[in-house]
Amino acid sequence: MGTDLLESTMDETTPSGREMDILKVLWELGPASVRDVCRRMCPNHELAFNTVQTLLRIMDDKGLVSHKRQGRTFIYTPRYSRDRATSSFLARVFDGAVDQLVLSMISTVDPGSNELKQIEKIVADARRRKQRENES
Amino acid sequence: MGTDLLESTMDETTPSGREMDILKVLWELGPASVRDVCRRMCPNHELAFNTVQTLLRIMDDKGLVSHKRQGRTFIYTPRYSRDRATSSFLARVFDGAVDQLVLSMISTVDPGSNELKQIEKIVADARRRKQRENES
DNA sequence: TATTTTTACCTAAATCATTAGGTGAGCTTG
DNA sequence: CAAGCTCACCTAATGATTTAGGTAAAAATA
Repeated sequence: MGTDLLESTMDETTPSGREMDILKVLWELGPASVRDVCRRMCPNHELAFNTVQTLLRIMDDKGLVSHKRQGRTFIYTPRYSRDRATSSFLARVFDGAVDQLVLSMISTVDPGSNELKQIEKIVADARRRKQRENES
Repeated sequence: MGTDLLESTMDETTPSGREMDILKVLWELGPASVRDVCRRMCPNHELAFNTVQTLLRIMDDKGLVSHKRQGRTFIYTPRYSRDRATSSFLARVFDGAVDQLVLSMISTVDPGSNELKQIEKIVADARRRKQRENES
């Protein structure tokens, strides 16, 4: 407890704000071209095509996405998953304390009874799976 | 569903990596001076005193922390909470879908049965509180 | 075939993040 | 009181992020 306050999370490649916007589009669309991403993300040309293209090239360099050719056009695939974002956030903000994150989540969002019931079920299911797994 | 993919999260002031390091120290210590933060964060002078000081001044400008004088020295207080970080992350990455975050959390961390049991209890407690609250 | 559109690729500028040196004012202690 | 320390404040350099313009080649279209 209470050590390693520096460099604990600084090294890893964390997507910037815009990069996250693009990742969200790719998570939704799956493999997509620059034009696809552009259309989905900014139907009213808030960002120029070239801007999105440059962003994707940089993200490719960083390993956040990968690409394959399809004829002339590049098809980009996300390499950075939601799970990785979660894991990184959990480490960064809560030092890995899952229960703390759950508490924070509940107090922040203040979900209704039904929603809470659903969450409870998700956790219970996971626990049952885990138990079966341990019995083998 | 499926709109506003741009600017949804770009406007809000999200702490950068180093800023988060400093916030974590302030969350732990509560109101603290530059020196306090410095000592806690880098006991072996990985960062210069001035660096931490500059960071805190900038964070003050952004509203991530605030300060009051105590004699000659500034005492800084965190204004950005863990809950706010959670809320922002939830919106940014999961578009506010709590259950999705819970799922992701579980599949990423892969907690043991006991830990899962504890999480289940946290959620169950919250649900019971919620129900009592609804019956009044 | 001439024109327009689409594309990858190159370049660059503005802003923000990160780091830290220097200065002078106020305290501390010999 | 003088030498040293601590502090707020100013300044700056380096690097990352964010944005987009230009170019030339390929493809579509007129």
